[in-house]
Amino acid sequence: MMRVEPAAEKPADEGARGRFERIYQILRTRICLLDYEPGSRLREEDLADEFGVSRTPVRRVLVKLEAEGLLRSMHGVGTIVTDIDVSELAQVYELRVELAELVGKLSPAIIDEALVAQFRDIRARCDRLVAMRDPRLFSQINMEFFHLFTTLTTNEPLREISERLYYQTTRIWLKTAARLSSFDELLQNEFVIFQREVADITEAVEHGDLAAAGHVRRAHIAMSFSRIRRAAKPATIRTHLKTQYSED
Amino acid sequence: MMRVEPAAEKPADEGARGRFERIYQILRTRICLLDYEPGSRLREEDLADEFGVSRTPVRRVLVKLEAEGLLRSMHGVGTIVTDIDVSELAQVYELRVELAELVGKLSPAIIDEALVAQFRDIRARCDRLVAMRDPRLFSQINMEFFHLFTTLTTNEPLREISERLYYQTTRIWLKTAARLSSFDELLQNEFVIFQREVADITEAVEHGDLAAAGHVRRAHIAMSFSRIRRAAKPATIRTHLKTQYSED
DNA sequence: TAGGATTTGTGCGTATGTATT
DNA sequence: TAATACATACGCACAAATCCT
Repeated sequence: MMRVEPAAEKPADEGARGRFERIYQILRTRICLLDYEPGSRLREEDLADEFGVSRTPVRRVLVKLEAEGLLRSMHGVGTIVTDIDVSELAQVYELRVELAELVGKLSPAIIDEALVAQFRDIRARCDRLVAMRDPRLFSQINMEFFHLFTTLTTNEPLREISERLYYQTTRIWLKTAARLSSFDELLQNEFVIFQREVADITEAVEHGDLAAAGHVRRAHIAMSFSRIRRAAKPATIRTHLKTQYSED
Repeated sequence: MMRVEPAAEKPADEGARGRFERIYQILRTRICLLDYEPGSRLREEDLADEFGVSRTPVRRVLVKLEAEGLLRSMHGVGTIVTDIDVSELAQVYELRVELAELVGKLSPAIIDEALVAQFRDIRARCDRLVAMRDPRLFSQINMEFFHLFTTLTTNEPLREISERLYYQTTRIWLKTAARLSSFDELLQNEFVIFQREVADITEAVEHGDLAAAGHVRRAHIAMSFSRIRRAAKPATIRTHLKTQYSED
């Protein structure tokens, strides 16, 4: 179909649907970049003021974000950003791992030079970024790479679902990374690992091997969760790094 | 303190959230049972009158249904029930097939007697139903069986997503079945096949073999789509039933 | 325990966009 | 082409629910 991106840069004229999409994207990005931390409250009126509209269109967006599990509105209380515990996170990752592999198997996209160029571009920027150690900037490229990866399949529902699950988990990754910032070597490790993932997948795409790309991605998502899990455990356990997963 | 239990069955008094869920379920069921046919218009005011509320809470529900792809609201035109063409349907089925298998693999539920009893109950009712040839009633049991099948996994995101995709496609199945009602033997065939699927999966569950249940389900979903596809083709092709799937 | 402050939910009139005559 | 009918989108005032003092 080759649908064009809806709202790239149209701040001047936008219909109701365009405005909805714009506000939705902005809020979702803020949630996932921890501008709104899990547990924090979003006041409808504040948002309405900020975007220069009334509460009504804002509420439309909030309903959608709630349907996606990023928010939870409660009468008389407020609209709070959701947080997810490790067991929920495990389920989402368990599924993301499988979906990543499916991206490499179902309805493969045609790989042209333009697509390969996009991968190479991100790879290059990723290499440059690795020295900066900025979790937020890193998260943005991570997000960008995710979107690029999903274009490897033309199965639209698969892309939608992968996107939804990604946005549910990526902020937890960033949250963990932020806690890790005191352990510079661990954070640096995350960056290097991601850099390698991007490199590996880029090369797989260059060879036209989507299945390989899917397998690489799958492995990295699984390992990423494994590291998050380890980082989330109390320090006493983190000391002896032997695999000791008796609980659960 | 004195916190009241939220809501088990309280049609008399219900909070905002309960009312939202109630209206949402009703509308979704109507869409999937073709009470609202694809392409038909839903007037917000009519719905508001029917449920005894103003348009505002109705619009909340419509936004959610639109996010799930069951509706599409257009400014100045109306809110219409979506229809999906064969290529979109193919993508959804392609994914449903994989997810069905995952239900048998990821986070398996513990199989107790109560669960097995539920499968046996549906199986018995299905056997009784097969002689009635009522597409609508059939669709309801089909839906019920789907929900029961998803309880085989405790992976909540997987259940949610399977459910969403199911509701996107089941009405298309029913639509096709309705067109088939003139071909009694074909419709009867659908019933018998489903009866067999329920029997096979029930037996797999009785043996505690969730993987087998997943594989059976996977195969049936794939074959179901194959039949829908054939039924959707012009009659000239339907005459010679040799597998002739040259296009894509 | 009670009451006020705060926030989301609801109702309804109006604005805006679309299709038809 | 213009006017009219009609649907959704929006804005605002008020009701209901929760929290905190």
